[in-house]
Amino acid sequence: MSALAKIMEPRWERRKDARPGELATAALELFIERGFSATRLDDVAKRAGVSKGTLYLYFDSKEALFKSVIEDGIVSRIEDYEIFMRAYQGTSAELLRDLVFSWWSQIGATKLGGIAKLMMSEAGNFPALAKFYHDEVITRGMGLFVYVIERGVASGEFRSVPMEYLPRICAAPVVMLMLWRHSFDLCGAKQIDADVYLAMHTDMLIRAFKSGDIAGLTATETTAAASPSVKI
Amino acid sequence: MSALAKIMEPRWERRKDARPGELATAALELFIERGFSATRLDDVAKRAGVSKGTLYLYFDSKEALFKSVIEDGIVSRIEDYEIFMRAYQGTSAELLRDLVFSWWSQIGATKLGGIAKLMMSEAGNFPALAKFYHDEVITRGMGLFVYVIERGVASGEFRSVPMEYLPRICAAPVVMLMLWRHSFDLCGAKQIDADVYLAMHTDMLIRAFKSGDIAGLTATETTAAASPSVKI
DNA sequence: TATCTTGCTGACTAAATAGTCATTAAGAAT
DNA sequence: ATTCTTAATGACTATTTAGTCAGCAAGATA
Repeated sequence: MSALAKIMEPRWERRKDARPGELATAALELFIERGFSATRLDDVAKRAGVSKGTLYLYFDSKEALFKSVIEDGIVSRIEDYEIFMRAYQGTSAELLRDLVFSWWSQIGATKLGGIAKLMMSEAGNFPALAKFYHDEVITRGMGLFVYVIERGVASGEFRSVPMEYLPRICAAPVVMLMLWRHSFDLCGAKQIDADVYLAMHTDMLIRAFKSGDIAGLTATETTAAASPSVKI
Repeated sequence: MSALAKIMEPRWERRKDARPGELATAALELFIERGFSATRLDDVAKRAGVSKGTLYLYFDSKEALFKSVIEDGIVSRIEDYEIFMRAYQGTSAELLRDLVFSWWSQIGATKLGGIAKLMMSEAGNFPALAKFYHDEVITRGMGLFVYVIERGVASGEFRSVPMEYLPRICAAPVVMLMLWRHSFDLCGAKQIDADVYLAMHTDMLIRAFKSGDIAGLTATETTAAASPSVKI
């Protein structure tokens, strides 16, 4: 670029439509990395390539920006999963693996994974928003695991299991991987190979679901029966 | 208390030895609940029953307080576990269950569980401290699971498994329970019954470790061999 | 080209909070 | 009882940062 052209180009552009999205993206990145309180609005504006005044043209306050960013991030893709899963033709073991891997690639590995860490960090400061996230994302996400497990039990592929906490246990390693990416990965910890890790995890689950009688397990696990609500 | 006694009792006491601990406890609670940036030193002092000036008699700065609180919280109990485990006489399945349950009762359910959430939230703002926590707590904690698994494989109780990520997968549901207690539990989410949850988790693990050949698992899991470093 | 509308700026204000220190009084020493 | 030492105070300062707004200029309109 010539010196003249540099002088001639406008100091700023009008981009009314693009600003909110760019500001929200910048804000989300910083909120995830630093948390709500430690994020400076000047930094958000700078990262979005505008001044702080512009930020306030599109968002009423720092808190409004935060809520907007979270709520936009929760454009639930869960319905898509529910439709996909109901149409699934393969075994439940295959469905479980598909669920875990596609959840990772479409949610865990994206900015949505960062939102999980952010909400967990800020739950104490934004209880109402955390409750909303809990009900709309976590509970519905768990529902996907409920579906797979009940499907497997109903078809006889999996043994009968109590459902109260199993979905959480299935999800925990995947959620931990998300959290890890946005915390200890940032400070030099060796990065986890997601494919290997998730393959290991799903194989452990499938083994546990397919195992027969094993001596020495607790009464809870061996006697309680699932009550399938899924019709295959 | 009579009006006279009330007038007579000192407005404050000298308690040089007790102050640092009381301040650190108050600070830790607030840091866990609100995060570092959102915690006000006036609130810390108030909760510890002193003025802000007193806080600065014992800690150089807010950041020094934070580091002190974390480092004190990392008085590693892991050595005790290592000794206990090496002397263990029962099966590896029993040892695994013992490890999970005693980890929960002695670490997860205490303030140390809160530190995990705090470090995860603040990893981006205190990378050096996060690295320290990672090396001293997380890596060594994983080592406990490495020990149990290798012990079970060496004795023939567990099948041979690749070790790279299995300890993380075993720990993930326990860690998630810790994080949950300090995040979504605070905003009305139904509290998890730790005993039932952990029993379910350990049973799943033991089933997976004891399972024989299962069709349809990935090559990684079925062919890779563990290289036990533990002598039983 | 001249005019108008409005997206954008950045210096500004107000409020919050980390950090200081001269003063006070608890309680030990004499 | 008197004196002395120092733990503790709380009003203070300096700094940071959320939030404002009068003016500027991009670029649409005529």
